[in-house]
Amino acid sequence: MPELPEVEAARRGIAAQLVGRRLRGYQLWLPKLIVAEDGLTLDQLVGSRLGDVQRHGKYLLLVFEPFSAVVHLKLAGQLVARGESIPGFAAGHPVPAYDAELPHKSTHLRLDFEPDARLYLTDLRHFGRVWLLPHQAVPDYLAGLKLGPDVLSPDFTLDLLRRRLAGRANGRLKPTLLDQAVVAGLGNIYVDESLWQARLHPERTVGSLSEEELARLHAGIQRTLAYAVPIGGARILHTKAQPEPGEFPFVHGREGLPCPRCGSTIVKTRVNNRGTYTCPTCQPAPR
DNA sequence: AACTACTCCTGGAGGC
DNA sequence: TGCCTCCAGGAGTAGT
Repeated sequence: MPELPEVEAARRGIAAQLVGRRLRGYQLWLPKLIVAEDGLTLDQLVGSRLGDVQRHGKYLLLVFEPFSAVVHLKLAGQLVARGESIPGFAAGHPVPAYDAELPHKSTHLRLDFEPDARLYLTDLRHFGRVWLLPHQAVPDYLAGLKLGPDVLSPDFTLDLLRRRLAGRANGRLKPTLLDQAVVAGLGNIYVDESLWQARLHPERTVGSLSEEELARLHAGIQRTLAYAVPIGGARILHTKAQPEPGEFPFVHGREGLPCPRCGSTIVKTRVNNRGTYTCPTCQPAPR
């Protein structure tokens, strides 16, 4: 997804509006969306209750009574819930628009919960997947993903970040932070925002950071999440406009516009072949 | 360890 | 309107 804030928005929406409800049925338009082991099928979930929803980095875990489903929205997945009996929510990639009529040509799965709640999974790039797993297989599956600590966890302290970066002194900041095995949850946008917050260039090496800079990096990640998570993320892209007064400043997607902090012109480069936005003044390039 | 290239796909945006 | 190119919020694999 969509990165941590968007996945967390989905988790919260599902937890508040769908957990505890029984699945009445479903419609699947893109069969390859579902990856099942041991002969599991969505048919076997019909009539069972959604017992819990969890998030691990950018992975979502739906715990039904018979077995579980792991959801990853990859680059362009979106989850939208609607129904007369629920307020509804939308999370994930904001294109197509959250309020688009559903289903549409990029809608691949609809889960029908009692009495009338519908959860739509949309993914215009077809990269997202839903894995069906027996309950007992879930711990091994999650362990196999080798995810680092979740950046939203209270355990994600400065000291933990320091330990996660240990041994990666030669790695550049952006690729290292994008590696979900180091820390889980950050993606291309929120890494850019965190590094801008911390006034660190994405191509600085981990080992070049002073203790003070490391603390800034940790604080920058925290500050970015503290803004993005409550609003469900997704808002800080697809706008070229300058931030409104009082709005959280951001740089991703704002090439050629003034840095919200110093007014220098935001530049776009490529780091690891990912579009990367920085302020040349606030984030001085290494040598 | 760390980097690059390539892969899975479609559609939105912008140039002409 | 159409055609073209570029680009994209992830992550696995293979090769150097």
